[in-house]
Amino acid sequence: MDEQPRLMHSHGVGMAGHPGLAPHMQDGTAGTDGEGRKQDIGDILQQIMTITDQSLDEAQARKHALNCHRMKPALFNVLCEIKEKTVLSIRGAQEEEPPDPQLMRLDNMLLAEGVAGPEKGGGSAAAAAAAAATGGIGADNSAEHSDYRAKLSQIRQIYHTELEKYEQACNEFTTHVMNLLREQSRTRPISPKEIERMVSIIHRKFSSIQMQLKQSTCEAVMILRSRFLDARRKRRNFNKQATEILNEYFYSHLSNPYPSEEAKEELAKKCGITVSQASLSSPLSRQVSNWFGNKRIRYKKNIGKFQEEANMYAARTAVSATNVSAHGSQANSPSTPNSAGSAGSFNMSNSGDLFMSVQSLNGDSYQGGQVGANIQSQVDTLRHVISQTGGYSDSLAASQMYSPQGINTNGGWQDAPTPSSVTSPTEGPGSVHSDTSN
DNA sequence: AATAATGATTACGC
DNA sequence: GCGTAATCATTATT
Repeated sequence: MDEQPRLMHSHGVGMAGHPGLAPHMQDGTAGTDGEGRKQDIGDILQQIMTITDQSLDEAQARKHALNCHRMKPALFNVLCEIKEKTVLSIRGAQEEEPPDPQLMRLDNMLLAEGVAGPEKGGGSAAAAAAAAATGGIGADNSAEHSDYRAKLSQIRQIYHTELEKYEQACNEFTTHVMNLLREQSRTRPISPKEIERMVSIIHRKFSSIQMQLKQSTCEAVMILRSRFLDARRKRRNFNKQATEILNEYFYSHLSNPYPSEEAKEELAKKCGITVSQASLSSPLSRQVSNWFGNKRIRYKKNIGKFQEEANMYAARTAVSATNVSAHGSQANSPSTPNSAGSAGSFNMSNSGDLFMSVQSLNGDSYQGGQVGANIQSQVDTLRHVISQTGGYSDSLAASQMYSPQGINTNGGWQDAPTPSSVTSPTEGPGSVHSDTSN
């Protein structure tokens, strides 16, 4: 390091062309005779052999000398330029990558879930917001909520530490490589552009690792959410009043228990299904739909089991109907629209069971073939019962009225030919709202 | 603790 | 999108 004079000297020689090499390169062109070549080769070998003989200091000195040569920068510049024009330009085309949509999606989700957001305060707030938005977890189960939040923040913490680790590693590696390249740029032509490129490559690699981290984090969050927010896991039974209302509607529309969207909303409102029971994935109206879906299928599956219930509700609606009509000062109401619908027909796949159940419950023996034709008589019976009892009808009478019919064995609730039934069930005050709110 | 009841979800067809 | 049928997972009941 300190022998400047010697360096100067040696580098002068070196740059002029290798002492032995340059000459014969020029000489042995035409290949005059093998003699000269042989000697050249010998020369080279000799030189190679002597390289190892050189002391380390000497080698370093030479290197340094080369580095300091005044022509060197220019030469390297040219070489770099050439390199740029060849290899780099070929690869340069695919250089700029558009921001990976997948990564963007993950980022967005993490942000939305409050995992990637700002530190604690905002993060948990975001988490709460996300939870509230998605699950609508009411105030009643705050314990679960906090549990959820705790787990989420755990995930969040892991995510952040991992991310930091990766970032750090990336930086370390990048600086290392950069140093290396910079150092090498003294001995071989490396343009700053190339270094830049290398850095970007490294970053890309690391970002793909980060994406994996984000991916798995997202998965974890999703699992957490599905565990905590899945309504199925935290289902609450409807309260008594709600089921009454629903049942009432169901049995008074037995012929066609498919409430319209409006009716559903009305029912949902009436049932007062609490907010805690409604989730975003299954809003109130959907709960009603679920209920009716379940009810229909379960009723159909086993009518016998529901017979009593049917009777009960039928009787009730019958009573209410009479009350209404009595109020209207019309003793013998002509059409009894409300309950007429309930005598409707629906089709079942297992008609045998149905028939049996009807038989056993009624004590009346119906002929299978003519069951479908009994609607009118049932309506009559209903009317009769209403006018006669005027109050609680016995289960027997009711069961007669509400035993299902119209066995078509093709499954499904075919709309019955019931004449005037499509009106609302419990007429009461103002069933015709036609509000169209929302 | 078994078992029934029940609300919600899923798969599939229309 | 809605309906059915099957199924799941929880809650109520025995």
